[in-house]
Amino acid sequence: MNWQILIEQQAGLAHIPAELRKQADCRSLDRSATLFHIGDLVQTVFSVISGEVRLVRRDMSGSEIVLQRSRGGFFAEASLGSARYHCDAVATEVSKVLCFPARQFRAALDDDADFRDAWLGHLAREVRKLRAQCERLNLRRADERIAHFIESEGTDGSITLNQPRKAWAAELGLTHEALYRALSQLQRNGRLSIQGQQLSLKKPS
Amino acid sequence: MNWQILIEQQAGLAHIPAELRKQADCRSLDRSATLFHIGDLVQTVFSVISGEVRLVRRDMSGSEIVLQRSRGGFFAEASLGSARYHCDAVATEVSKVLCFPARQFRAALDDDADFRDAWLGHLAREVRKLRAQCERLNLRRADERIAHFIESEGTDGSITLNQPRKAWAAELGLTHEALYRALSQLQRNGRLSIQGQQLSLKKPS
DNA sequence: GCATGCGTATGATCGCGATCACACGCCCTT
DNA sequence: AAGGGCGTGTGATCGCGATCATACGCATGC
Repeated sequence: MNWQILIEQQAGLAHIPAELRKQADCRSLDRSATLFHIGDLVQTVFSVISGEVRLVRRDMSGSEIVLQRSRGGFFAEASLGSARYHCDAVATEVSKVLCFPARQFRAALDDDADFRDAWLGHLAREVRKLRAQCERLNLRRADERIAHFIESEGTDGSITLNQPRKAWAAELGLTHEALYRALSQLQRNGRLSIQGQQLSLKKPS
Repeated sequence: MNWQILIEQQAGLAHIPAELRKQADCRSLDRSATLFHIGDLVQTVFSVISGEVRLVRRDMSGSEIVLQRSRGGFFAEASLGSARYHCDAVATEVSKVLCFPARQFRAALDDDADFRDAWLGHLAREVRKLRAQCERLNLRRADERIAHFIESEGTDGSITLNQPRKAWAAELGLTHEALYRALSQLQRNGRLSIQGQQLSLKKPS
């Protein structure tokens, strides 16, 4: 297990204490493999390294309810608080998942103050980010969501995208077509300047 | 300060240790009063008792970017991790806010293991809930959002609403008109039964 | 060389939800 | 009793984004 490389991919793993690292296990999942089932005992904490894993439930008509999609980072963290899972976890593509034994994870949180602070910070940042995303998704128009994203995730009205536009569109709750159109219209109106992955909102002159 | 009543209103306050309770201060806010400004030192942890408080930033064109709306519960928790605020907090109506000194709050988290567990649980549940809400808001159709809400927040395809429909519509990212129409169509199709505040999804026969 | 897949990008059409308008019942205050 | 405010509904219209279609550039693989 090369933690150097893992930490480069995911900064959040940096604070995992050495003790706990030794207990970690990296599992490979095939497409549509199941990580855990509803009702299973919570014995593991997961972090998605690559691919995509979803938390899903089936509703009365048999269709899928997606509770969470993860393409990287800790996953189903909330389950640490409960004894059994309330949903299934399924990989939607070939994926790699880091697995920590839940007992030792909890113990490390109790014993290691640094790790605990890092974990509290992780959860708090996650909450902040998700709250902002919910506010963003409640905006109706595409250009409003774009402006909100740049203002809340960037600095001083500028941001450098770290993902393809298509993925960004999905994060904004838009189709890629709607995103492209809104971007070019914002450019035409002079409200936005685009240089590659660098987007900057402009003051209305 | 009557903690009995406060805890009834907000279960999350139950785990606050006695020591910290003594330090709490309840502040009343007028409409559009400011709780803190961008750049202020983080010296307080807030919980909204009544009314509504928003975290906002102003963008380049001067319009408001809402990062979070809170109508109850802890507020700007993520700021505990940083030294200064990155946004303003403004009351949108007459409100009451519980204020804890941040130093003592942090100290209590370090010293009191029960409080810490409760706080970790609180953050984790919040993350779970927000992730589900983001997934829900990414659904396009009103009936899909309704079904997703009932399945993810209720039990066995049933839920009892604890808020008026209008507020529910806002939480679903819909206008109340769209919600009413979707509800009556789901009823007509036999996919949903409604008795007052009790909603139940039905198996397609 | 060619085929395949994917991100990027733009045009045309359609459908759903937003918006505007209106009505009713209920609670509260005066 | 009168009036206002608010939640609850329903009807009509409109606009924006979804959807379908198409095209191009650029990788990768055979």
